[in-house]
Amino acid sequence: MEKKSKMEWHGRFRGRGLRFTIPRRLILETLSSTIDHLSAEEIYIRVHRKYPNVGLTTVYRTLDLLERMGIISRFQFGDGRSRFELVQSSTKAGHHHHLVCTSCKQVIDYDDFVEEEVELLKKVEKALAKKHGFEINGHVIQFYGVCNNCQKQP
Amino acid sequence: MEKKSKMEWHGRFRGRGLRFTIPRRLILETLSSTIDHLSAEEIYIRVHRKYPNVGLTTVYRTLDLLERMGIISRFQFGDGRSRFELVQSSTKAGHHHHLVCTSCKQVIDYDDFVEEEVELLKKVEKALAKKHGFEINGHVIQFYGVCNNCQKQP
DNA sequence: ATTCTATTGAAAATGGTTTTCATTATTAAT
DNA sequence: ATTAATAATGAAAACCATTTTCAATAGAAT
Ligand SMILES: [Mn+2]
Ligand SMILES: [Mn+2]
Ligand SMILES: [Zn+2]
Ligand SMILES: [Zn+2]
Repeated sequence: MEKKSKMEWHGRFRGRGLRFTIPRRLILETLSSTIDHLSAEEIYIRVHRKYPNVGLTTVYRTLDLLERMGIISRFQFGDGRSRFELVQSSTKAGHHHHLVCTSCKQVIDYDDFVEEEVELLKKVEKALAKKHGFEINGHVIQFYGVCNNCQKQP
Repeated sequence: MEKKSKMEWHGRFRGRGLRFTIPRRLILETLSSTIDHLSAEEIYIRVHRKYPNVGLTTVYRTLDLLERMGIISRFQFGDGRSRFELVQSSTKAGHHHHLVCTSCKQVIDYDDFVEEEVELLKKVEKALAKKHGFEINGHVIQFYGVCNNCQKQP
């Protein structure tokens, strides 16, 4: 699962006239090997541990690029920083939504009822597209609450 | 609709040992008289026009307070600043969700299918509460797309 | 190995928001 | 109306995630 995805990625970059550099590979490997929703700085720290001459600026730039390429998704969970996740990963389910603890900020992926959610979303999208002339290309569904652990704490 | 809500608000503040000051009243009046989702700075500009010695700091502080009091809601639509809306207003519908143009950043309230949405949300909330022990107290549903007008522009 | 230029890292700049602190204004009691 | 207690304010500075600048570096096709 190393060589293969590496070449796949390489191809996607080269296809757009982009270079597949060490920082880009390391950032993709970092996102590939976690189920967490990492911030730019968290990614930077992990990459930096392996390869100390990668800068935070490059992490930001690469994340923007990967988002534009459709390889990662950006989320705002309310802690003031963007968080990122591989669009398709071997370590987590496909289309899913998020459950956020407003106290400890942990984020849980869930896919209970997603099919029903997606079905309803499609219906709403169609209605909104017609009614407002919008061309819809994305949605966000998030639940906020207090996790089991944080409910105990004062 | 002036004197009445003014006294209602006054009571809500005094009930918590808080004072009902001029900046607070002006900010509430500003939010009451628009259907837009204003940013702190936009609110500041409008308040400042009427009453030039109100500071931006106070606007931020007041918005935080009003959110904690449950009088306004805060949203992040992806333009890097928080936007606010009165929870219950005479100028707009009740429970609704949002449609955001990623190009011109306009936000449209919609309530088509909200009942179905809310019904499904309840079901999901219940499942998530049981499965993860979460105490859920809010949700976000947003659609992103390109508005009719922006589709024409290059 | 060479050339072309996309990419990089460091430092500075940006922009929304928060903190600090001395001053002011709201309120309840007088 | 005055007063006293203290919540609230405004200005300036600090904060912090992100972006911009720019000279140096390093992919990749030849
Ligand atoms: Mn996720
Ligand atoms: Mn709204
Ligand atoms: Zn928690
Ligand atoms: Zn638009």
